[in-house]
Amino acid sequence: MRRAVKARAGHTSEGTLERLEALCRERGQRLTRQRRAVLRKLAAERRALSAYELLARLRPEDGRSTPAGVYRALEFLMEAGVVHRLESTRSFILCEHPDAPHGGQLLICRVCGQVVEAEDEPVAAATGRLGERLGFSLDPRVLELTGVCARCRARSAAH
Amino acid sequence: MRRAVKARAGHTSEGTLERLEALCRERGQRLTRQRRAVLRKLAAERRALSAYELLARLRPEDGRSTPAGVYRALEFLMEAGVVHRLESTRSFILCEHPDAPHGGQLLICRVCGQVVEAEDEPVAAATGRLGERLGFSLDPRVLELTGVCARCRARSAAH
DNA sequence: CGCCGATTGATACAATGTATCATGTTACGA
DNA sequence: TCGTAACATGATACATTGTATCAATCGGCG
Repeated sequence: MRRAVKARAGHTSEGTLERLEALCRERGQRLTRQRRAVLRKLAAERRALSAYELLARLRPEDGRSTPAGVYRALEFLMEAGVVHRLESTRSFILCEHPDAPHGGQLLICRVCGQVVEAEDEPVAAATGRLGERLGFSLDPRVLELTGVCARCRARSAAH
Repeated sequence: MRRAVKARAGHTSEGTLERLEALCRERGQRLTRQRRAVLRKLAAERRALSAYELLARLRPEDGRSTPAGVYRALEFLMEAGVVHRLESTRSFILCEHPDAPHGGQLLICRVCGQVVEAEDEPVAAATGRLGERLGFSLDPRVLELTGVCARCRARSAAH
């Protein structure tokens, strides 16, 4: 029997579905079976999945899934702000804070792949000021920070 | 006749070649013709180039360049710390501060592609503290920030 | 020269992402 | 209920980005 793990595993935060339904109403779009399926697969992971990993998980349930279909679902979910793309690993992960308006930060453990999402004000403020100083109006994009998480560090210290 | 443009265009900073030569001595490697060629092409641009754009620029001079060769040269230059990879655009750019030890920030204009490199202490400090707070020891990786530069903003404001 | 490690060339292929067009599906109004 | 227009998917093909492998070559040094 496993201990409960924090936020991400196994479910979608309440905000997510609401947000998606609102967006659909607003724009005349639809929260289809395929989009729900992609969302569900992402919600079942604590780490990010590549589009083709997602495809492999979808195929058993729906043999007609295609790369294009997966990418289209992901695009929809990203526009809705409930999924992030990790550029550094070319993969996708469920957003833990779908209601936060500003871009947050993602800390990615390069050993175990775990991703922790943060909304750190000091970081946001510092990058904002840097942008101003250099004349850039920065997109509120999510910042990716890679490193080693506490657990993996402990494990490697213990040999 | 064109006005001089800041740092990046047309030349390699003094630190770069020194650093490469030192690294080669240290590790028994060589600063070969091909590696110099890739460096030169990157030095001629203010924006980042994809590996295949580089390849296209190298082919006229050396018809035997291959993707693998370009990637190998880039890998060498990145290990030496004189070239950065922009994950968000899958492209490569010359480093303006080859001597700065810590990871800096790259501000990328999503309109014109211009890249400005910064070494901002407040940003570095804020991300470092965030990492500590969440138990991550962060890699000194370069941070990518996308947005719109002052010039492109002005241009689009004027219609 | 002849060896040795570093580097390159050549080829093939893997992984990631898109374009296009025909076909389904759904909401909504006549 | 039926038609229809917008939204979404399926199928196919292809573009882009990145690697693996192995033989050939280069450059310095005894």
